[in-house]
Amino acid sequence: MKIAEVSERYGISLDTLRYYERIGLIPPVNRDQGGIRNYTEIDLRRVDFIKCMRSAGLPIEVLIEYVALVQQGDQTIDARKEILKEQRRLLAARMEELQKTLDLLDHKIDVYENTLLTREKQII
Amino acid sequence: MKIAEVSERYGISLDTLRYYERIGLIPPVNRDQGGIRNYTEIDLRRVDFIKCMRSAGLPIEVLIEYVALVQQGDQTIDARKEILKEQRRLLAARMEELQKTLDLLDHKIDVYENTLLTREKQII
DNA sequence: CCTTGACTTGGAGTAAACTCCAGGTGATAC
DNA sequence: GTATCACCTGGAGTTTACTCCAAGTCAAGG
Repeated sequence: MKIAEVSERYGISLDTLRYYERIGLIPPVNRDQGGIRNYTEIDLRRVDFIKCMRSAGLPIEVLIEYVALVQQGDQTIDARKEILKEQRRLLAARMEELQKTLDLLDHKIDVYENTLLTREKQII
Repeated sequence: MKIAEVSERYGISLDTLRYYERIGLIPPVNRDQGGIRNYTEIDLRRVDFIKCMRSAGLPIEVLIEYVALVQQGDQTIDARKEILKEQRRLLAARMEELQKTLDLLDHKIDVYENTLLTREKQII
């Protein structure tokens, strides 16, 4: 699959896909005769994984390290697992933060709704 | 309260507190005779609100707009409420994304754990 | 009186993650 | 056979949100 279709499918710009490969976030994609990238199923799964991790804000640097370890084979499994566990921990913490903010937003919206109600009552 | 204590209490750097004020994210804080900022209870509540919103990633630009509307008084309540509702919606969507990533991380960690188990069995 | 320390300002610098651009190639359409 | 189009590269530019810096002011301590 060519880069344009990958970009389309995952909603990632051409530039970003090439950038990810350039910095080692995605291992080099094989090329056809003319040097054009030809994404395999495996490449697509890698793109999807990175997209998911990035969408949650995992830092590129951490993901590069993880991807590099994957390339090095089975003896890095422990290290990889530790990276994932640490990121999982950070992510859970961030979700708690977001939940607090969501609660505060809900509270504030509620206050505004009641303000409006009060105004309406005054009008009627 | 002086800026250093505010910084300490909320874990926001001096530079950031002054920056927030400079860009209108926090309304101007009153100064004592020598031009030194003296944060009131209200200022502190504003700092806390901004800290909470920023911790969830609400863009500074949106918050500046919101704060500006608050300064303009009650006729902007509808507009403010709409901003909060929109940001609430975006935040809830982002939390769903994070949940997906969390699930994927849990799944991957689980796979790694099982890999280790398998290896241990082979050893024993 | 002078030093120290916390504060002030405007402006420049930085980090992360893209995003854009100029110049080039190679296959297909007319 | 030439124009178009999608692709390529290396490198520069952009955005967001800070973060740092130099130069200056002011109050308190020795």
